[in-house]
Amino acid sequence: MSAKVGDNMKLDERKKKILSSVVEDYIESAEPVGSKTLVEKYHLDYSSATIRNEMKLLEEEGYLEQPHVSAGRIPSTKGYRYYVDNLMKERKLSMVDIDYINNTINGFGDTDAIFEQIADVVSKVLATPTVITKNNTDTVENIKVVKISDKLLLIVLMSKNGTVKDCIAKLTDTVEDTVIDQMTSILNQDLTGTPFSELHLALNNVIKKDLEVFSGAMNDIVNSIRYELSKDLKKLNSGLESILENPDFSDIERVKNFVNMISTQEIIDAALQKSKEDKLSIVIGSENKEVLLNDYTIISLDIERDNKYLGKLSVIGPKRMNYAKTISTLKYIKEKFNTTLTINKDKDDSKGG
Amino acid sequence: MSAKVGDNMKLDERKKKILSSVVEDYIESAEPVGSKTLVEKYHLDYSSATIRNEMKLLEEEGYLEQPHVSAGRIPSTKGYRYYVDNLMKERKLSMVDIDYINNTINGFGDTDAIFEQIADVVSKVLATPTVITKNNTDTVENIKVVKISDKLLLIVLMSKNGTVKDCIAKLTDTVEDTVIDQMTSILNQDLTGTPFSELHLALNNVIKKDLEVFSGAMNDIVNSIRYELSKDLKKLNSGLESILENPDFSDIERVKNFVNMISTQEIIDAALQKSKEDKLSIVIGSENKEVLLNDYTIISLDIERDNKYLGKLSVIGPKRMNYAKTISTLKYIKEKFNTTLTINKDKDDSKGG
DNA sequence: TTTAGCACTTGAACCTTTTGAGTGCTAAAG
DNA sequence: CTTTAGCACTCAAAAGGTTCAAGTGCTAAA
Repeated sequence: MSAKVGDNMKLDERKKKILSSVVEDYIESAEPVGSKTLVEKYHLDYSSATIRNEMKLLEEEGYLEQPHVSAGRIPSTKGYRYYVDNLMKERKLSMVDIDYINNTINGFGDTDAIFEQIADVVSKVLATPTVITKNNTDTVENIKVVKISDKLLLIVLMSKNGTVKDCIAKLTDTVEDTVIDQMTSILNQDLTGTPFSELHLALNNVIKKDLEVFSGAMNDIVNSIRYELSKDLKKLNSGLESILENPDFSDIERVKNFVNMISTQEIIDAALQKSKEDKLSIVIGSENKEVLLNDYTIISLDIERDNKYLGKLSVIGPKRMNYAKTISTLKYIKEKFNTTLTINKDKDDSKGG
Repeated sequence: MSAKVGDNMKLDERKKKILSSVVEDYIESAEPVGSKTLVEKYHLDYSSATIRNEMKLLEEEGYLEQPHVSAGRIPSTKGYRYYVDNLMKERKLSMVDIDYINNTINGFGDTDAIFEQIADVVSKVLATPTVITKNNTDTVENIKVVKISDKLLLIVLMSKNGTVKDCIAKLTDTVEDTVIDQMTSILNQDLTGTPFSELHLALNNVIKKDLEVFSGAMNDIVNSIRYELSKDLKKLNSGLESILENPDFSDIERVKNFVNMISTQEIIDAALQKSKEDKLSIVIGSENKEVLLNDYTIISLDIERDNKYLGKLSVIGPKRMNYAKTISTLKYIKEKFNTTLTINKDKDDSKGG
């Protein structure tokens, strides 16, 4: 994440040019890039032998990798990182994309609608496999458990911002009223103050206490909360058709892994927690602690309205993604969204909320 | 669909046994079934040569197919159909499945919630690739178009049952107020009385008139309605992980086709329209007019509440699906849902609606 | 420092061969 | 007339071998 200065700065202009060409060609072609390709396609004024020597050095320093000895080079995580931090040029979006974005984002509606708008745009414009998840940083303020009948409980989660979520838990066995009180207090103890986006993880802790003390009843409650949350956190994986077009996913095993991964809430949660520091965060390949994510890159964007942090919009794709386009697009969308907000606010305040 | 008596009735007991064994083995193994397998695994008291002769006849009559001459047989559409209509035994669900269904379906909530409950159960229990779509038979009663600003229109769709849908259309060009009136009247003319589930198709007709008369403005409106509808008709394709596990989809091309197909609203609409006659309809392989669906089977179930038809729940999977389990499960879920409804109604009427 | 030249490596593509599951037919047995 | 053993035959899939081309690293000369 943080650039190691003494190391990275060693790259001279030629090495930079080579590295950036390798990254860009590989992003485009998905094939390892050889010295000859570089000379011809990127007009480097050296012979292929020279490029080979340089590439070997770049490999020794960890910027490039070689799938096997008679193949070209592909960027390593370190290579991508250096490219993103130092070499990449943000690029103008195409008129088509700009049009599409301008016509879709209008900033009307509640938080959900806004996320849907943005998510829709992102997945349409970035035809590369994309998954959008949103984070809800609103925190749990209070949990009420109301007994409806012997085996039915109504669980009400009240948030700090005033929204209310409720769900019905169906118990496998009846429980005493005192047990319900106990559970309610445990739930409040463990969950109050937790952002909704981290609730999944927090619920794990609650479950640990279940069988010791509550013989399964807590599990029933937690599951119904989970189910309710899942509706809400629903990732809009509309990029699925594009996933399958992408050469990275020509192998069915990788498709399986990817689909399973993005369906696993815990993995996504963990990945997003990591990237909280800045407004646009990029976690490339093995920078991610979660091993299953080591071949993927996550780029996240914070969405705000009226200076209030609404949540996070994340794009997950293969490490070999078009960084320049993805980042430029995300930035443009955010900017557009902010402008639209202001305009709407000025001219039609009643519609804004 | 309707059994041709003179033809189908020719099958004697032995042929029936053989056909049913082929279907069941193929459903289980996804491999063409040979005569030896049948003798050994299904204890048919004849030699493999006899079975071969019978299979040849079954093939000549169109119940079986042979991928190539040195392979076993697989059921044809006609074979599956005969199996489903005459040979298949509905089977008891496993306790696990029954438990899951019983614990999930509670009948609480509005139509959307009910569909989500049922869809969730169906896709979890029928681990075979499953897509659930719901149909909304509520019809359009009236459409209002309100001008918000020069290029923004608010479209309001009122339904016969009293629900209201609205969306905002962003125009590419400004239009005269008289044009808005014209468009409103066209919309009402063409769409009033249309069930929401068929709105997609009906909108096509509206679009045809667009460029002739309205120079694109109608298109903007239709697109925004489409978008609004898509939120609503959202198929819950939670069976995706299982799709990939299924041997039918070991070829990435088939996965692509399948995903594209189920993402195409028109195909699904067309398929579902066909199956309106009975309560549980089954359309197998080439029985479906849409060529893209010829390798798939669609099983649909009508969902009702208080004698009112709420819509249709459909399972789409490869022709080689577990018919017995799918059908038994759908029937059980429906029954369970109806019972739950009655109980809830009796004991807690205020919650039911 | 650069580069031409060359021996070397290796995955991919293309053939060929082998294997084995499964068939259809024939002729004999029941 | 029905059933079955036996056998020649077919063909997809697996296994093995060869060729091809892309790309490398190294050496020696410019």
